[in-house]
Amino acid sequence: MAGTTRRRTVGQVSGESIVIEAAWMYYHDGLNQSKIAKLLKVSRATVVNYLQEARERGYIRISLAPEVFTNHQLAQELRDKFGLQAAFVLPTGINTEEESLMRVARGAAEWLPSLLTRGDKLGVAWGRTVYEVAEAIEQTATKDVTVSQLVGSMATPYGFTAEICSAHMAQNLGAKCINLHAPAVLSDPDLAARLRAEPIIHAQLEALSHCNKAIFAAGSCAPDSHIVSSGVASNEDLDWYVNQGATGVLCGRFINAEGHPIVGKLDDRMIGVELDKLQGLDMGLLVSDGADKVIPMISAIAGGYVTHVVTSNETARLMLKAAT
Amino acid sequence: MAGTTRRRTVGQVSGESIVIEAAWMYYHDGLNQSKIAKLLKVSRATVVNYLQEARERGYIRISLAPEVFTNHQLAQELRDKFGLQAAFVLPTGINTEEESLMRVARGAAEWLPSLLTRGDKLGVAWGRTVYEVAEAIEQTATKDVTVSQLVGSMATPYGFTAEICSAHMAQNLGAKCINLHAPAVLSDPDLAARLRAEPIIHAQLEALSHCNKAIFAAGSCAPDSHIVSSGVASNEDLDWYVNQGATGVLCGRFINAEGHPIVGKLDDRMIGVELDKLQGLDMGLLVSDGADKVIPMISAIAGGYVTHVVTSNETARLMLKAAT
DNA sequence: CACACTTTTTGACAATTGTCAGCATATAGT
DNA sequence: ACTATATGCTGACAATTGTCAAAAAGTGTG
Repeated sequence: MAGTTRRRTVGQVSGESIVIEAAWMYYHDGLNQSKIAKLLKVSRATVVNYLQEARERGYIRISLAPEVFTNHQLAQELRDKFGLQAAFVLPTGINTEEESLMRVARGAAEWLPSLLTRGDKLGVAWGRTVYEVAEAIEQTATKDVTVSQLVGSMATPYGFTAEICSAHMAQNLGAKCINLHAPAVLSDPDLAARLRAEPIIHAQLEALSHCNKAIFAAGSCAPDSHIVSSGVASNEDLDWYVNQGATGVLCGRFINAEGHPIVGKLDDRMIGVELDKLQGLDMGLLVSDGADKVIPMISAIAGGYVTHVVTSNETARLMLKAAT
Repeated sequence: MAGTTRRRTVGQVSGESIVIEAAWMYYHDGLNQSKIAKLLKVSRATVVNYLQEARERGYIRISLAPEVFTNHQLAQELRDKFGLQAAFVLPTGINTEEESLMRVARGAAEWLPSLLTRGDKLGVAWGRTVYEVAEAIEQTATKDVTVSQLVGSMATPYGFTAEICSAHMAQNLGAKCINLHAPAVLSDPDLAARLRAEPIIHAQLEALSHCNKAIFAAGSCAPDSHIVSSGVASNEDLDWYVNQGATGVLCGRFINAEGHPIVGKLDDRMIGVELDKLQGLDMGLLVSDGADKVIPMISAIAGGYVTHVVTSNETARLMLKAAT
C-alpha cells in the first residue's frame, strides 16, 4: 500500500473529529464523497464508513423547518378560528390512519423541544399518541426542565406504561422526571382519598398541579376508545358520561362540548391531574389525529386547555368544517 | 399520455402540500425518488422538482446535532478549565484560517438560536466574525427577542456596517432590532457626552445596557487588528493601551490579561456599551478563532464577560495550553 | 378553437452513493 | 513471534440521484 494512510489510534482525540469533519464536509459544505476522501487522505469507502457512523451516532439532524407546518394555510386557519397560539399541520394525503398518526406524532416530536424554555414544568399525559411523541423526540438537552406524569397507572393495551412514557419523554428531552406512583383509578373513593393524602403521592400531585405546560391527546367517547380499553371506565361508565353530554376525554377525564369536566362516580376514585389545572397554561399542546378525534379536540380547545395543536391536514379540514 | 396525471391548479391548497409530502417521504420516511413517484402518482422527474423546490424554499434543515460539538472532549476541557457554561468546538483539521473562521461562524449560527429564550435582549457586537454569524443564521422565529447594537458606527473595511450586522441578526432571528445611531468614537469628549445625552441616543444606550445576553468576538492588539483598521484607534492609541497592559479588545474597548477595562483617552470619546454591562450576563457568547485570538479570548473570559465559547479545535487546544 | 404559457413526462446518460467480498495493515494481547 | 481483532483499502457493481433536451399535456385567454 502507498503508505499514505494513517490509522486512528485508540483514544486519539482527532479520531472522533474525523467523523465530524467528514460529516461537516458532506452535509454543510456539500462536497461529494470522492472529494472528501481526497481532502482527508482516506479512501472513499472510509468516507462512507465515517458518514454512516455519523448517522448511526445521531450526529445528523435532518428535519423540515417548523415554519413549513405552522405557516401552512390550514394551520393559520386553525389558529385564527380556535384562538390558538399556533397550530402545526402535517400533510398526510395518501396515508393510512396509522401512518397519519405516526407522522403527526413525529411532527409534534420535532416541534416540542422548540416550545420549551428553561425552567419549564411539562405535564405529560398518557396514551398511544403521547407515547409515540415521546419515542420520536431526538435527544435534546433542555435546561432545567421537569416532566411530570399527569395520570396514574392503567392497564395498558399498548405495551408501555404511563411511567415509561413520562420517563422516555424526560430522558429524550434531557429533563428531570416526576412520576405518579399510583393507579389512575381505584375501586373505592375513600381508598383514593387516603392514597392522595400519602406524602409521596401528595407531593407528586402537587408537582403536576404546578406544571406550566402540558402535552396531551384528545380521547373519543367511542366504545373502542382508550379510556375503556385501559380499564379506566367500563362500558356502563361510558354510557353514563355520554348521557351526561360527554364529547371527549382529556387526561382520563370526561368533558362536554364546551370543555367542562363532567363530574361523575369515576372522578373521586381517580388519581391524576384535575382538569382545572390544565386551563390557562403557558402551553397546552394537543396532539391528535383522525376523524373520530375532531369533536373531542374541539371540546378540549373550547375548555381552554389548548394553546397549540398538532394534527394532519385532513383532520384540520374536518375541524374547520365542524366549527362553522 | 395515460391521463393519470393531475396538474395542480393555481391556488390549490394541496399544491404546496405535495412539495412538503415529497420532502417528508424522502427525508423522514427515507423513501427513494422512484417509490415516492409511484405513491404520489407523478414522474420521478417531478419528484426531483418538488425536492429541489423544498430545498430552495428553505424547508429542509440539515445540521449536525449541537451535542456533537458541545460534548467534544476539548469543549468539555474548555468549559471546565475556564468555568464556562458550555463550549462549542468545531474540528477544522485541514482548513485555511479563512475556512476555519467561516466554519466557526457557521457553528455559532447554528447554536445561537437554541441559546435564546422568550423575552431575551441580545446585545450584538460588530466585526467580521459576528457579521458572518448573523449572515449564517437560518431564518428562525424567536419569540419576543430584541437585538441591540452594542457599538457605534465605524469606518468599515468589510463592506458592511454595524447597523446592517445587527439588522441582519435581528431579521434572521425573527427579532426586533434597536440600532445605535451614532459613531463609535468622536473627536472630542465633550461632543461625545452631548451626543450620549441626546434622547434618542440615550434611549438606545439604555436599551443596550439592559441586555441579558450578548454575542461578541475578541479582538487582538496587533497593528493589523480590526480596531485600527476600522479607525477606532490609531497606531499611537494602540501603542499606549498595549503599554498599559492591553491584551485584547472587546466591543471596541481595550482589556488587560485579567479582563479589566483599560481606561484611556479613547473611552470618553466612545459611544457604545460599557464593559461592566457585559459582566454577569445570562449568556455571553464569545465567537473567535485563530492563534492570534487566544490571549484576547482568555482575557475576555477572565473578565467575566463570557459564559459560552465557540471556536475551533486548534484554537481550543492553544487556549488550554496557554492556561496551564 | 387556436394560441401561448406553464407544468409534467419521457428517456437517456452522467454522476454519486451504497454495498460487498476479499485483502492489507495496524494494534493489542499472550 | 504469533494470533486475534479492528480498521482501512481495493475494485466491482448495483442502486439512486442529478441533469437535460424534447415532447406531451394542462390551463387560461381571446
